[in-house]
Amino acid sequence: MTGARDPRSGWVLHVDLDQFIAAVEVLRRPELAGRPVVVGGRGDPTERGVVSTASYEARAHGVGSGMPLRVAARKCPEAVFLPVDKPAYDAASAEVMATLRAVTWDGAPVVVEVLGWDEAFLAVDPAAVSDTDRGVEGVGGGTPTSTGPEELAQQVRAAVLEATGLHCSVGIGDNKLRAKIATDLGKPRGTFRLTEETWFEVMGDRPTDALWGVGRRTAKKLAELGIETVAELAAADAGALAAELGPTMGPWYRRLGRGVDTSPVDPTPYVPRGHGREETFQADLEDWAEVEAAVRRLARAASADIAAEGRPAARVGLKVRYRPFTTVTRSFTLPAPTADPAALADAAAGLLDRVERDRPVRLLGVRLEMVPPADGS
DNA sequence: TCTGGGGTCCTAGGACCC
DNA sequence: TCTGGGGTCCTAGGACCC
Repeated sequence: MTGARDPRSGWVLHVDLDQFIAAVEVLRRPELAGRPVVVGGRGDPTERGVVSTASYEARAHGVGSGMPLRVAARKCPEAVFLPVDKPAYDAASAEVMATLRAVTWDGAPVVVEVLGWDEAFLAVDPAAVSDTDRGVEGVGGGTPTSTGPEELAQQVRAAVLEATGLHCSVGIGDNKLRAKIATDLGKPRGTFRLTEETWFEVMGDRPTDALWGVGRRTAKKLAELGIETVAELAAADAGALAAELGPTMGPWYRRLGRGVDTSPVDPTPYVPRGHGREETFQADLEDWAEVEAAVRRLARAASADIAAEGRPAARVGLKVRYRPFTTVTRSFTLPAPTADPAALADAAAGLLDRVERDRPVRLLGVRLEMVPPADGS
């Protein structure tokens, strides 16, 4: 960094709550502290459903997110199983984010970009440091800056704990990608710094799916190209990646391998594009009258969700998952946007005419995509 | 290990238009 | 009548994330 540049402005912090959902449950039931806690589905481990979050005590038995509840119960029979309580996590999340937005860095406000219930990026507000950034203040002219990113991270963790009783970890990076990956390396209740200088030393030998944006499928595709590690991805032939993964995604993966990310921390409030409701049935549906009734019920629930946004739906989607696990989707653009629940239920039910009805149905889903919000509202 | 529910974004082919 | 080259919209599916 140059001498005139504000030393705060190159840093991104990524804040991630530790075992967030399980921690919220333990907060309101202190007797569960120290016990294996598994939150998922309706809290009944004999039902269809998966683990949303397991406490560290449950993870020690091999229980992890995404695992079927029945498997979790087999691995850890003594665990306490609890149902997912969305309103409770919404409330806890709002407290956390409010705490983060109140953070200041040597007096300068921060911008906060929320990523789901339990994660956020944080950076010094560029507007607050733009003068010193341009060197206008000159040496000694601005607010003396003494707090480094590690100290700020400690302040953030203390503030969140004080305000909510929840522990978190903080990743420090020179961009969002590196901060996000750093957080995992600091867990639990810790801080880790990952920058351009240390990127390959820390990440080079790790598998490609350690990157944020590379999942199981892409890692496998890359492995078929002889690319197993982050360092290999960074050094991969750009043309081959583009040919194999697409002109947009190929180069993007290569940038991921190098830890490159130029996206800013964006505090713009999240505006949903749509809302959907889906349900996996405890017993597969075989009666088509029941299937249609369920689609109409899901459509009405999704209609209520978009009504709360105050925007009509422009497009309706239907998802059908058959036994054993084959999924098809159908969708169509409405002749004119509407928020009328009866019309949307009819539209969703109408899509059923475009799928086969010869197999038991495991899951149904209805998704409504809204028109974009009007300008200036 | 029999696989939730809520989302987002990208790709690719066909329709359709100029 | 053997036939170009965009541009945009629609649709289905895939991949990823929390």
